[in-house]
Amino acid sequence: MRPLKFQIFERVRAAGLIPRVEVAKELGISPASVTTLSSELIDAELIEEVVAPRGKGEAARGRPPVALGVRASAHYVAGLKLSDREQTAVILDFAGNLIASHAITRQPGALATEDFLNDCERLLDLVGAKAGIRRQGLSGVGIGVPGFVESAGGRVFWSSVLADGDVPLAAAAADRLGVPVTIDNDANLVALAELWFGAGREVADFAVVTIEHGVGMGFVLNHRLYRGAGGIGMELGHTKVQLDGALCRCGQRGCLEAYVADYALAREASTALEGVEGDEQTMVELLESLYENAKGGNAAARSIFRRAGRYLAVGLANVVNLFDPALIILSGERMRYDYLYAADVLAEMDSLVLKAGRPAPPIEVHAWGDLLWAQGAAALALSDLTETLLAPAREGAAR
Amino acid sequence: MRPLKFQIFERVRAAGLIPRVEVAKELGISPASVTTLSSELIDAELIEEVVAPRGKGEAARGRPPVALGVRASAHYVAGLKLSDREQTAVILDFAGNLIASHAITRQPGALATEDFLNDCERLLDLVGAKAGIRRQGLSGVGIGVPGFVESAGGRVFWSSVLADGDVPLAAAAADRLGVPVTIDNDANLVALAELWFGAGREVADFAVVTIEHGVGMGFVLNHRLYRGAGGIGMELGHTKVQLDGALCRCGQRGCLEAYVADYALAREASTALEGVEGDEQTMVELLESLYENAKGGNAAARSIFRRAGRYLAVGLANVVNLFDPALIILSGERMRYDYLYAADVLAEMDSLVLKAGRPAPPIEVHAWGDLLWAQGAAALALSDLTETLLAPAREGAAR
DNA sequence: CTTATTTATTTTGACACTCAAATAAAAACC
DNA sequence: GGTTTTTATTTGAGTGTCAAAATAAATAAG
Repeated sequence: MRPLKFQIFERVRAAGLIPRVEVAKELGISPASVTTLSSELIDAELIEEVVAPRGKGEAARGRPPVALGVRASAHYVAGLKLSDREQTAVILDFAGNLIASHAITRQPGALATEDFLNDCERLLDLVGAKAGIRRQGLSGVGIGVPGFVESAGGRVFWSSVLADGDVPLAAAAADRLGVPVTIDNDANLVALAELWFGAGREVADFAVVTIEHGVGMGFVLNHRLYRGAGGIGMELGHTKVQLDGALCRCGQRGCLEAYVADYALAREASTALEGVEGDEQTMVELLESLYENAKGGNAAARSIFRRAGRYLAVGLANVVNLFDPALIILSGERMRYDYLYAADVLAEMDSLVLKAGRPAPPIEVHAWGDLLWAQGAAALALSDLTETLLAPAREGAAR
Repeated sequence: MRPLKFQIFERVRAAGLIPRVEVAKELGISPASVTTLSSELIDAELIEEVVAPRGKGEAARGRPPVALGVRASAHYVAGLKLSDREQTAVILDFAGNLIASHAITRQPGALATEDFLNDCERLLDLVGAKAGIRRQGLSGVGIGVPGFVESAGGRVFWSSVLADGDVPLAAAAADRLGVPVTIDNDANLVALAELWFGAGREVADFAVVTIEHGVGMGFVLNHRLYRGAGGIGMELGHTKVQLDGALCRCGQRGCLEAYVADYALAREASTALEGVEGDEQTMVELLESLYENAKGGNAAARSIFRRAGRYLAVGLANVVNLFDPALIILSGERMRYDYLYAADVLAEMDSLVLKAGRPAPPIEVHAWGDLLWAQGAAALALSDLTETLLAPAREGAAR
């Protein structure tokens, strides 16, 4: 089991402000332990007592509780989300409050590692300037990229934003930025963000499915991010939903991604919209036009979304049949196209989920955009930071 | 983390005979702790010291180690595997040694709960007679059935061998047999058997896929059986491999099971063998004949196996893409039909697995039959028993 | 045969974690 | 002011674990 000190800290952060009694009750431990350990945390300047004047309505007898809260100014971390078209950065304080954010757009395409690091540096300095925090003032940086990332080892095996393969990105970035760096797959970041700031406070097991340039999944298992046995994420986007199906970026056929991701929609869009519009430019505009046409009743355009939705239903149903999460969250830029989660798609998914007593899990759509993703990256850094701060001692025998 | 005492016990059982030093080394703990805790285990008569005369070749200086071993006669447990056509039972001692086994065949079909319990009772008495152990001498019984089973709650939501739905089988069987009973899905049992007696000693994360009357999967995650967030197993057999595909027992379309399970093969077999043979009787004979014909070159028969193999490849590839286990084990009666794991099926699976640095996991076929499954059931009882024996005290705050 | 060496196990003392029970503190109620 | 109620802290004890020292049991060397 996680050390109690750690659990108390996490509880305090998750709650925001919470008196000791509550912590003891929620964790099922004795108040004595909470006192002891929280005073250590206070000594370490990680949390603090917050005197909240008791409101009128809640007048009560007895000694009033004194709330604990994370000492927000104890540390600051940054989160960077580098994607194909947008680069977003945030700075959070130790309590998870958003201090500053910054986003810039860029030309799509893979970058050499050096250029990528340059972008990180520039982005970090820009958002740092907004927050009034220099690099030395940061305790950690989290970086999220799409693709295959081994977070524990800090390596990127492949990413659409990196021209090189098998890059030790965490080490390289830490070297360049002069700050500890943790990296992860972008879908995992959203899951982490939901775990820290969103649905995860209520639910122990849930899946976050992201649909952008690719399809990814982050999975939270028992309040923890699960990265699969191999340490790389769970590649939902490349699970096969059709034998000998559509061609995927990865070179294989029948991947879920090849039906649902934006490039999959776009390549059919040009066929469907032939003659309808003149000259298309970017993929985003093409998709926008496809969406408008579908809303307007264009049968071919509709069928594109319809097919994508059906295969998405298959992919999600398989996740449910295997894991049975309590909740599925859909996230990503493409969630603007509500055809992907229209009522009939959800109904189809429901009809593909095996009924064994329980109903299918609810599906929520969180179209919160890149800011949330960057916050997830910052959460990654925070998570890493607290791990370091609270586990100074021995490397016990783990199993 | 699991209490050290527990870990030491498991280590001793996994190893068979192992000196204290080895235990300390493998668990990464101090020899002092091993001495203290193992002497407690010895006092509790769960393990014992075994004096093994040192062999000639391994002559060495220093005090010779004294091995620890599980006290085999400390307890006896039974495992029952009740399936559609066969009912198998084993009795194991506390060290996991097979003491006796017994199998009977029966007419396929679902049973009323009462009749099912009668069968269990009869089977248990038969195997008990062989072993010379009466029911009072048993410390636990594990029962495995196909279908949807919630092991923790002891309930069967649906099973092909039970006519009733949502049966509190563990309680009912414990009541009838007068012995503590644990139940589980049969695929989980095989995974447990592999975990205890087979591949699991080497590998931390692996999947066991069973193909019989249905398709099931048991998944071992970090040396522990994982039953999904909801506590029911992972329903690989009902993951969808084809939109609007073949009809499955469960009423849905496109389930893996509907292409790979025996009934799926059988229903196409009658078409393929039309005119080839006269009157078919049982499904087993039909499949046997189909297999012979395929070997003999019958194109239609071959295509049946070929299609099943291809969809199996899809199902397995999806498991790999999501979990990335270190090993996949195929088990079950139908493994006799080697078309299901012919070279081209494995190659096809490999081609469907996303390449991200690592190669696809190896696939092993363990066609060990029902005996192993029953041993898995006994392992379930053993697992439950040791849990009870070693955790007499507090119900700590778990998280 | 005696002693040195090597390896395995046990003993000892200490530290860290956690809790139950007793005590202190702060407020409302009478 | 005294009592009640609720929250927080202190105290003392129990448990789990380990490092270091001591002990045990064997072989090798002289």
